[in-house]
Amino acid sequence: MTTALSLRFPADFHFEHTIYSHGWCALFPFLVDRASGTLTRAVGDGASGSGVLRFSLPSQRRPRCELLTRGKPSAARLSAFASAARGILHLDLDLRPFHERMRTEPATEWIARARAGRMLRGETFFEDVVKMILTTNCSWSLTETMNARLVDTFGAEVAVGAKVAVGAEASSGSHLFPTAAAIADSSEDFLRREVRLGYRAPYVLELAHRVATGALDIESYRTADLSANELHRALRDIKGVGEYAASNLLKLLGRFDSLGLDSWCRAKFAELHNGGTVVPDSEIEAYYTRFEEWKGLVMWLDVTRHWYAEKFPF
DNA sequence: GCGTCCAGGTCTACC
DNA sequence: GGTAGACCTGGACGC
Repeated sequence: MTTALSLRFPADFHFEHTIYSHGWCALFPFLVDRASGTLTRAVGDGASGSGVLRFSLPSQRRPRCELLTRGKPSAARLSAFASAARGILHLDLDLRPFHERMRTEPATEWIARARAGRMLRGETFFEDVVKMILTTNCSWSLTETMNARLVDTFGAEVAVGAKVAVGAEASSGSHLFPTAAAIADSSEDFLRREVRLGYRAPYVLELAHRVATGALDIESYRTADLSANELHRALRDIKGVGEYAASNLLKLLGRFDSLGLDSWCRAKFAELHNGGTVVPDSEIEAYYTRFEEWKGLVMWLDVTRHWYAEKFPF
């Protein structure tokens, strides 16, 4: 059955600019339908408390949010699904100070006008960390492939009695992102040989073990009253999470004071600001330093500005 | 075909 | 603390 979820959206919310904010919408269990402007994904615990969230236009400011489930969800489950939806769209992030700052310069005024800056997140922070590890040192297409195999192999299937997706996407699109316990129950050899994670396999397995056993309460990072530096240190303590990954994970926690440069950002910065010649990271850092606690977000929006003017690549 | 390079990096050993 | 080298995969490219 389909149930409408009532979510409170911030005044500066923009649906498409959130779901296309970075590559997560192209990674299962997210599914985007560009033609209809719809984002869907399976959420829940893998049992009766599972369903599919469907966000859709017509309104960019207040998109429709529906829940597809096999039976009627209890009030408690509805509340849990609404909470998941809020987390995925990061609705609790207050971007008003950011947009106020962006309006103070002609070069960044477009960001406030576009209501850009909110980033799509996984259902759990565990999902975000695993996906970030899968982006390291490989092409984007390989990230998509590894993630799809991971979801297919370990993600519980969610049946809601309605068609969620068609064609090749139907399978992974109706699976949950794997739990830490499901991955921890595997082996490094299996993750290398079957899921083909390569040298990332021991990193993902160790993370899954730590989370599944309770040794690492990674979900608390989303609400922890820790400084950005403390969170950064905690993230760097995860094997496979280096400077790039930690900084970009901080962005998904609403902390934007580090850049999180990768080769793509460096090349894009060079193209935009230095005639195509790559510059040292220190020069990129200096360029954005005036934006202080927002510099990581300003950098990301600067190098992806053409997406907003032309076409989102996902 | 086949070899090489490298892509949305990170870790470890060594200095 | 700084740096070189190893590390999986798979697509692009040159031959």
